[in-house]
Amino acid sequence: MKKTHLPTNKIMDSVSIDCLLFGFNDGVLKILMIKHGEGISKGKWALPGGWINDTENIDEAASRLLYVLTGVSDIYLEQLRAFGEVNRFPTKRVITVAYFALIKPENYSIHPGFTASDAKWFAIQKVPKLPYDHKKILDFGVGHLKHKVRHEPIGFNLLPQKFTLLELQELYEAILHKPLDKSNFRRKLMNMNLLVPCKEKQKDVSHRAAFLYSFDKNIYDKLVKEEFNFEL
Amino acid sequence: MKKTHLPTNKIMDSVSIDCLLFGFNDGVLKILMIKHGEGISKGKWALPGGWINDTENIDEAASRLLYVLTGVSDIYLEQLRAFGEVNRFPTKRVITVAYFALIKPENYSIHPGFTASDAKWFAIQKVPKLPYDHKKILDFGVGHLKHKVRHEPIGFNLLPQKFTLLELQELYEAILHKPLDKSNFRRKLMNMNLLVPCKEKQKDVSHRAAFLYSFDKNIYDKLVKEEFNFEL
DNA sequence: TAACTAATAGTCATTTTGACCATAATATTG
DNA sequence: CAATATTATGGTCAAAATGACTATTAGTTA
Repeated sequence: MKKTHLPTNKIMDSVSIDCLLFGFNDGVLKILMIKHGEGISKGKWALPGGWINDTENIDEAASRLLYVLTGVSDIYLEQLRAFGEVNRFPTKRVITVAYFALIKPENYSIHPGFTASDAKWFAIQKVPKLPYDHKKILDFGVGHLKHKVRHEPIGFNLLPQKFTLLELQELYEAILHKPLDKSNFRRKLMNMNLLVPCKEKQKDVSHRAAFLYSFDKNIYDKLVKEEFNFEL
Repeated sequence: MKKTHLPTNKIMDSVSIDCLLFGFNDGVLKILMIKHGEGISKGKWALPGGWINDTENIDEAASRLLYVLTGVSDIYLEQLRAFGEVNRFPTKRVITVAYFALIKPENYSIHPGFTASDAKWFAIQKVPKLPYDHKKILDFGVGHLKHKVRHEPIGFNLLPQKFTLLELQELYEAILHKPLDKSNFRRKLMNMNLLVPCKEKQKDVSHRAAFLYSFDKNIYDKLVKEEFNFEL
């Protein structure tokens, strides 16, 4: 046998990874799905996922799979939880570890690859029928997002680097699924002293341009040390 | 081969379960550990855990393992998350799914069994050196408890059915690790209209007896439907 | 009966919230 | 250019919640 520097790629065959990649676009919360190009679910839309290599921890596996399947990398990614119903996978017993990722779609282009023949954003409300327990995973992830976005400043990962207060508000309205008072929302955010004002305004809008702000993790961390509690 | 109604007990050999069982006693937050009676960690204190049967989902496995190892059943139990570092287990690649349980120690007696030769409560601050990544799991669980106890009414699972407001306050002080103002704590709780007053007072105390209260999940659920948000 | 301990009730200034209203700055239209 | 539209931004105000206290009450124990 020829020696190689490639990894042996032995995989764990009873544990998989599935990723929820959320994006926010045109005021709508979206989820990225891939179309299976091979295997038992060929042709079906499903969450990007796959098997864990023996040489990588599960976080690395999630990150790698997301990259090879969709082309995105270097994004907010955290574990959600494991799903382990006995018959969740048709051919054998497989437990899956679900991950939760957030990106600003306009900063990335999606390149389906590996076992994915296609990849596409779907509005959360318009997701097609999904195989396995992917619907359950998705619902759990949406609930997690709704909850977490109110207690931790993760929503910024769904917005461009620089954003207006209205864009931020619309993001929250879309996720929480309810209207918020503009003035009160502004006041709350501004009193946090969390957002960094960019000495810059939005452009190409057909009305008065709003100031742009950005989120700085360092500032947030510093505030947290001083007992600050992000709540919306 | 003789037919039997016993399960075949084929197990998944690359996924395990580990449980964090929290208790609250004498004003101190505690965690239950078992002493391994066999295997590679024989004689060591570790989190109760083990392997998943092919016929049970992971929640059932956690519940069963907790029962056979410690004798406790029918308690608050939820999944925490999976831990999957490549070398977290010494002899082969094993991913573990950690669970999080809460009980009132005085309602249960602990009976070590199965692969556990002993079981004991340890104050969180006085946990012995643990094998594998159990320390990491424990720390994660304590953080989870601290966070969750402030946003959801799960703390009651650590108290007796009927408790006084001071007992509840002391629980929160122990978990959050900071003193709370008695009067303000009372006011906050009472204004929630969440606690059910028992027409009964505590007994055998060497001072004025306090009224007892209990927590009713149904009332909480009803309040949640009306936009109520548990926050402490 | 005095001293002690914890329960329970209340005060009060400050902060936060929710529901508004007003004005300012651009852009587009007629 | 004036009128109109649209969103930004800044304020008001009463109500509610919070944090830091003080006071009183009920029962125990020395």
